[in-house]
Amino acid sequence: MSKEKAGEVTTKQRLMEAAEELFANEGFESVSVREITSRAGANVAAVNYHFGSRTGLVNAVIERYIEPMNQERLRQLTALERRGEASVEEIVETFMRPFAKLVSRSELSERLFAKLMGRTFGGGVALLPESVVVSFGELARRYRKAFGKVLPGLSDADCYWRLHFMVGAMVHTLAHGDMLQKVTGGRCGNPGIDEVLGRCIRFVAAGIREGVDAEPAGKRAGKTVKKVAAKPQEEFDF
Amino acid sequence: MSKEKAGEVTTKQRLMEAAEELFANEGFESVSVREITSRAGANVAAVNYHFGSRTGLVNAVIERYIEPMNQERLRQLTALERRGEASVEEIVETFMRPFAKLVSRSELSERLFAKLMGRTFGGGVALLPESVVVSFGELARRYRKAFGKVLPGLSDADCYWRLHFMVGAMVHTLAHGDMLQKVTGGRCGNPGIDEVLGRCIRFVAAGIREGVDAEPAGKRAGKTVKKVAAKPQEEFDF
DNA sequence: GTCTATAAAGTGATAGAC
DNA sequence: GTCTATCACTTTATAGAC
Repeated sequence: MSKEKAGEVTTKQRLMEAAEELFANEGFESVSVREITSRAGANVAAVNYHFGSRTGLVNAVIERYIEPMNQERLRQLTALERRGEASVEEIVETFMRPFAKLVSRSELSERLFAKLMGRTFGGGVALLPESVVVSFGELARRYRKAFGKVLPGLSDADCYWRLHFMVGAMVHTLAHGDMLQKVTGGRCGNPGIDEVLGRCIRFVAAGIREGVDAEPAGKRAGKTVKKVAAKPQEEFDF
Repeated sequence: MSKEKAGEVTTKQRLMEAAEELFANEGFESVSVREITSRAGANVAAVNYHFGSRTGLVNAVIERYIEPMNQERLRQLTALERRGEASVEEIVETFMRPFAKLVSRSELSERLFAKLMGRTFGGGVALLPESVVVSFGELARRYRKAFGKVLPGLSDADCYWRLHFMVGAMVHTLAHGDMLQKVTGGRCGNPGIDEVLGRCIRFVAAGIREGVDAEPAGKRAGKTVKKVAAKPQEEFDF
């Protein structure tokens, strides 16, 4: 906190970088403080000095990316809506892609960074810092609002559950891409993260649209605005 | 292995039951042998005597359900196909529902059993016993074949990735249903597992069908466009 | 099959010298 | 800020009595 020159890599940073890699590869629970300090070339006491505790480091690692990522999601979603009526695919894309923009902040490879993001949710609510839960609450409300505009026939409960399925598909894809490779013996091809996310976006968009008739004409990248009769049956605190 | 009367509950069984509950609640990695033996009312050495090691117990717990569940899936899928041409929803259902039939084998509540199933995959490939990976390999080939019949335009790679997304949506739903409750503050309603799975099935079925039924050629932004006409370019060992 | 006792190593955390 | 040394446990696993 006190001394931090320009291009200098502090111990704190090195600890976080080492932790990210280990957490991505082995999960947040199965990495010891000693493994982290050892890989970071730091002293065993460094984690407790800089982060207060092991949990403090875990939270720092998670918050470092989740917050900026969620901000980027909101930014992209708002920008998208400003350009006119958005397609379901485009909205889903603003949720799925932003993680890719954050890769550059880390020393991790894209694949490893993807695993890290996936593991963040694969661990369950118990793992997540409260701030992250709150952040996702806001995000959920915001996306519910966005989908409500495009798919007026979609109920709140339906929308939230479909968002949940979306997160599941994404998390599993990011965290366990290797599982599919192993299970299929490579018959799923070996696409990069970008293409996989593209496939996932199309899959999810179809799921979200399912059974809801009222969507503007343009399915993809279409900007034809066609307002469907308003259906304000439900009122919420958006 | 030697003495096992009719209605008697052996130590081995009690150990597995205790382990299931703890694994479901806290994950496979974060439960110690002592917690298990203590809850089972058994001696600390019992796990090593009956299962060889902690890992042996984990594998036993996983295999106890995964194998019968996958068998039930295959059974239901085959039965479904015998009745005539199946819908995508029906095929997906044979994958998602069988877990519910297995609940009765356990002392766990349906919700807890669901969590256990979800955690089994949330842990990644590394956690899974080799036999389970093999079993899922067969399952993937079988389902690919089933979907190939109903959706001839679906390529191998597309189908396998969509199956992967399906597993992700299902696993996340089963393991982390509480996450959605917390994040939305209850605005997703409080449906039982049956209804949630129903929603998930419709969501997934739409995703699997995407771009295959409706439109001959995918109109996505830039990447691979799959052909709908017969394409025997690839040959696999089905 | 079940028990105690114990091994051998690992865990997060901290006091205090530098 | 960084280090060593150490505390106070916990971990899995096992040898050997019963």
